[in-house]
Amino acid sequence: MSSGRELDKFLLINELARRRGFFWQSFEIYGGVGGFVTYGPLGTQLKLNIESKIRDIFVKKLGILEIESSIVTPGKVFEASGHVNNFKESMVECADCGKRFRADYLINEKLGISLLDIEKMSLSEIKKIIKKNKLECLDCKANLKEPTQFLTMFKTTIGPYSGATGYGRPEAAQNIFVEFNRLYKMAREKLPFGVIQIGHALRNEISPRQGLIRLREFTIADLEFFFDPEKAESNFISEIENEILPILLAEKRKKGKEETSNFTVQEALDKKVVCSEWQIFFMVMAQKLLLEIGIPVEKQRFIEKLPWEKAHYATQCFDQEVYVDRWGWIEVSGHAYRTDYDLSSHMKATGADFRIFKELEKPIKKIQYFVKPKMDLIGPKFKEKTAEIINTISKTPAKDIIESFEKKGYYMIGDKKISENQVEVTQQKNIVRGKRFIPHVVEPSFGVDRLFYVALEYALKNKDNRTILSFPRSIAPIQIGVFPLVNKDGLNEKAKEISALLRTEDLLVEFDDAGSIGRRYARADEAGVPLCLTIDYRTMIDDTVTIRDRDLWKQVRVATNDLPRLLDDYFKGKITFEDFGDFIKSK
RNA sequence: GCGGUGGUAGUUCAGCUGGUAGAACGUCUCGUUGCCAACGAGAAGGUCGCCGGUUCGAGUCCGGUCCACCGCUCCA
Repeated sequence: MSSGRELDKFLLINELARRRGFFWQSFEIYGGVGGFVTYGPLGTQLKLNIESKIRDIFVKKLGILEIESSIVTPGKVFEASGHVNNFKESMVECADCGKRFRADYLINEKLGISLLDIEKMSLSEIKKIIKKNKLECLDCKANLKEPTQFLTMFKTTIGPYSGATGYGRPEAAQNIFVEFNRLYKMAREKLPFGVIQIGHALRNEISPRQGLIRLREFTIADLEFFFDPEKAESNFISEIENEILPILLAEKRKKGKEETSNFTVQEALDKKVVCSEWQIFFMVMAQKLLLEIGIPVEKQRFIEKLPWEKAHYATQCFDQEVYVDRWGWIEVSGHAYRTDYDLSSHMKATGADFRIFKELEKPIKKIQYFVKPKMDLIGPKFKEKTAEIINTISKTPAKDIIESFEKKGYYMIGDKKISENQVEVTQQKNIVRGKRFIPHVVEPSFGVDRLFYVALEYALKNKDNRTILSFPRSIAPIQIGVFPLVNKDGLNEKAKEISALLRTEDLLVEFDDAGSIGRRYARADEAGVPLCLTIDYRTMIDDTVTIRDRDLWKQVRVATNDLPRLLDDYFKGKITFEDFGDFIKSK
């Protein structure tokens, strides 16, 4: 091609998506705004189907609880969660050439301070460092302006009197954490349990590019799975222990290597490649989800995040990536071990108690000691110091004081000596039945728009110069096309009748009588319709129709009466096209 | 935010040195049509991204602005 760049799949998909109504950039009549997308009729249905795959795997099969909550969130929530501090970048601008740099990269490169340490610095500390070391523009060596910060959360005020700050949520997870106590009750106060939320999130990206891959408003599916860190075993491990996960390890990445290693679940756990059983369980589920929307396993991988790449809340973090034509590997889901970071943060900020009471298997009998000052002796002796001394005694563990008595015969508070006879030591037998702890969390988090994009890209096929979207049948936005072979002799009416019949069977049906039959097949292929029924003259005689398969371009003949049952089985994945009957011989 | 390229019909694009918009495909109507983008006749669709300037006259020249793509940057 003379112009240089060939048509890649990204371009093909965007063109097809606009033309056929999968998605397009929003607000086009106002010139368009980057980072916002409108899903058309076909796209909306496809996205719904992908979301129901997520619900299928997590909500229906695993009993994860689903909630739906608000996007606008009081500022305090994201202050407590650490997002207000972490969802921002310090930038410096050259006073001369206007070029912008990330302050942390600049300091790291020039002074060798680690990115992790820089992240902890405040804006004023960064300012000081730049001044002190006289850092200058990497390009033209001119002076730098004062560093500024970008907050990548959308900020607003709640209510008309500009009182309270609100943020558009940059993730759906916090809605789950703040409702923990109620949700725990709904899980019948048993660990482990999980909660999922699928909904919009907002991130005010500096430069949203790459179509559906980076949006300012997007759909996220956050699943928070709560478990007891002392009882972190997953009861599903035996079912998945031989599943294989391709993982690109952080140590390889540090050396600049790109090779993934295949681990069975068991190996990954044994070698501590993945620290949490639940985390690896959800990684396997994520791999399965992607497979079901049409991404082959060999086009998927997990990469371990490097320390400075990890979110502020995560200890161990993997990204699930899919290989795409234009950019290579892109992230479609994140798998973070968030520990008790979020629940603890909200406890500290609000005083709510998110601890869970755990009964011990065997109650522990404990003897508890109490040291009670004899006021009639201590008061007269220490006079104005008395208050301080009895205060100290009540705060000091009784055990320490008693030990001191045993060893030395007295206990020192400052320069005051307390002797055993100035206090009364009592003991009480207690039975400890349990303890309180904060659950740990692993979080799989899916970018639904990215799943949508990769599903489209992997469905995209070309056959005889025709574009085909070869969706797995369970996510196809239209399930069946119904066509009259010709528009006369009552075939059209019969076809409409059959469409109506199939619609009552809960199938997504499209009737089409425009143009030639071949054109209609082509149109259906491009919309990813798996099966097309054609009503012909024989239908009028023996009430049978032909069914044509999108990928094989083969046909079978089936009695109209059998359609509901066969199609139901087909779309539930119980039978394949071959099970419909013998192929009609092509002329 | 910076640099490069671009923005014309639903889609992909053409439009030379300024003279009030074209093609292909798609869509719709009628006819035709017995299974993989057939054919014939006809029709609808664009204030050429937006704002301003130069000019008798601007899709075309100039300035600004918005948006997209590529490269930096960003992507917690």
